[in-house]
Amino acid sequence: MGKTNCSCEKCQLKSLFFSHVDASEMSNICDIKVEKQYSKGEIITTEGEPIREFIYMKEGLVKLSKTGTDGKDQIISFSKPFDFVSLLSVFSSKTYKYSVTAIEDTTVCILDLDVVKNHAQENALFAMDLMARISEATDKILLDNLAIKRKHLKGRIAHVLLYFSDYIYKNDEFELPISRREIAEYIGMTTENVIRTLSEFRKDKIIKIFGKDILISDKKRLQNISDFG
Amino acid sequence: MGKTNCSCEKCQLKSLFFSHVDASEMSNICDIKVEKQYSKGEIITTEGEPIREFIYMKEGLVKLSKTGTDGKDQIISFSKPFDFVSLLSVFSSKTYKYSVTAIEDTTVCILDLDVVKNHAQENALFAMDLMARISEATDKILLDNLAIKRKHLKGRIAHVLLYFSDYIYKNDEFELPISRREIAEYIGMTTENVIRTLSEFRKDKIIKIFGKDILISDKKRLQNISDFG
DNA sequence: CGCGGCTTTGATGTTCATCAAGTAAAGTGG
DNA sequence: CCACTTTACTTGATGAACATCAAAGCCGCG
Repeated sequence: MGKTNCSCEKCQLKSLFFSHVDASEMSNICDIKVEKQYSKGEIITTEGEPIREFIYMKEGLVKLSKTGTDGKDQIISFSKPFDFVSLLSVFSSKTYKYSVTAIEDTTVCILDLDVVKNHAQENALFAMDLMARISEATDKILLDNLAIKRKHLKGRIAHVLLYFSDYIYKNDEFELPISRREIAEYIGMTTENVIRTLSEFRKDKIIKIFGKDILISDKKRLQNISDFG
Repeated sequence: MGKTNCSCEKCQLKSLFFSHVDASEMSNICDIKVEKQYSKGEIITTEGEPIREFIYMKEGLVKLSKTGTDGKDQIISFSKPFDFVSLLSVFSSKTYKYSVTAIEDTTVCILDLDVVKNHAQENALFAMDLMARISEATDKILLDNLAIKRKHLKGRIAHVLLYFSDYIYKNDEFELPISRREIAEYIGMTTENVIRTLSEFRKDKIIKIFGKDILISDKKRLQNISDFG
């Protein structure tokens, strides 16, 4: 039996990779993967470049973004550990359609794309699992975008704060991993109005702000603003 | 050799289904599919209902939409022949996350979901092809949504008109398959402003309007508004 | 230390939603 | 088929939401 264990105890890709394989047939994913570290701010993949690798998030936080013809960026979504970062486009395009940038120190596992494709071709259940993960991820992005689209400025800001608090950090106090401008790029409003709204929340004692550190003091009200604003 | 021909000459699903199969192994997709007709306005699938079938568009035009908690609809995208309508969610969820409604008389081919899943499980190349189609479709939706988000009211309306003209009907004159309100639900603006903008385009001699019939008379200018508005 | 980027606040104007009111079109029941 | 109801469409007036412009403080970094 091949070794199926490596240092990555929680690796979900490993589970997917091996879950439907006869032990004797498989090569060890841990032997062929390359780990790579990125500091906050570093670009992981660039829009337009050829896709050669399959990227899997081990640690950290990244943003997916796209640059418009006018040079202005739009942030599409964020990815956290155990997401397949190169989800979008990997199986439908030869080049990246979006850029991925680390917004926290990030570790990714990199597999040669052909290895993953070959494995999927030889193992339909793995292909099915991948498909499910891709669908899930894109569904989440679409739903999130729709939710934001329904809301006004205040609701959108509340939404973003709750997103980081509830979904990413699972804590009422956290350090915003992105700038005010990036929040604006995500929700489709201007930087100034993002700042103004945060200040307003502060004045209304809904949150406390210390630079990038945010403390949500009245979550119920914030949730209310997110739901009805 | 099994029969691989049926009345659907252009069926791409059939091609996918059979492209990687040994002739002797395959069952005929044409024998197990059920064709179903929907008139303009009829609901094909409803948000929240269990997914039992794999739906493939043979003829017509549909909209994907979602109803918000406030009862207001949002239109996510449109699908035309040879799209897999149940793309989103099919492999990741037990229930539909979106509704699909015919906006033109529509014919779909319906396959039992388990049959498709089984075929994918036994045939990894088919699974890979499906994956590519799913990625492509969701990529297109995301890109379209980003493009719309970047634009103002006029740019969004121009975008929608060009979408139907260039992508759906491939003609400068066409009948709008959706109401003014539905355009509003798609671009995230109000019905009144959609109407006002269309009237303005008419006054500026960019388009001609006869009820639902639209004739684009100054495409270059419309393209310009879409690009920079 | 100075430069560029991020943040903040205020003033101003534009864009857009809302409200109102009326016409046209389309579906409904007698 | 006609009166009736509802839904779609249209235009105008008003105000709210938001973008833009301007100016200044702050912070990190070479």
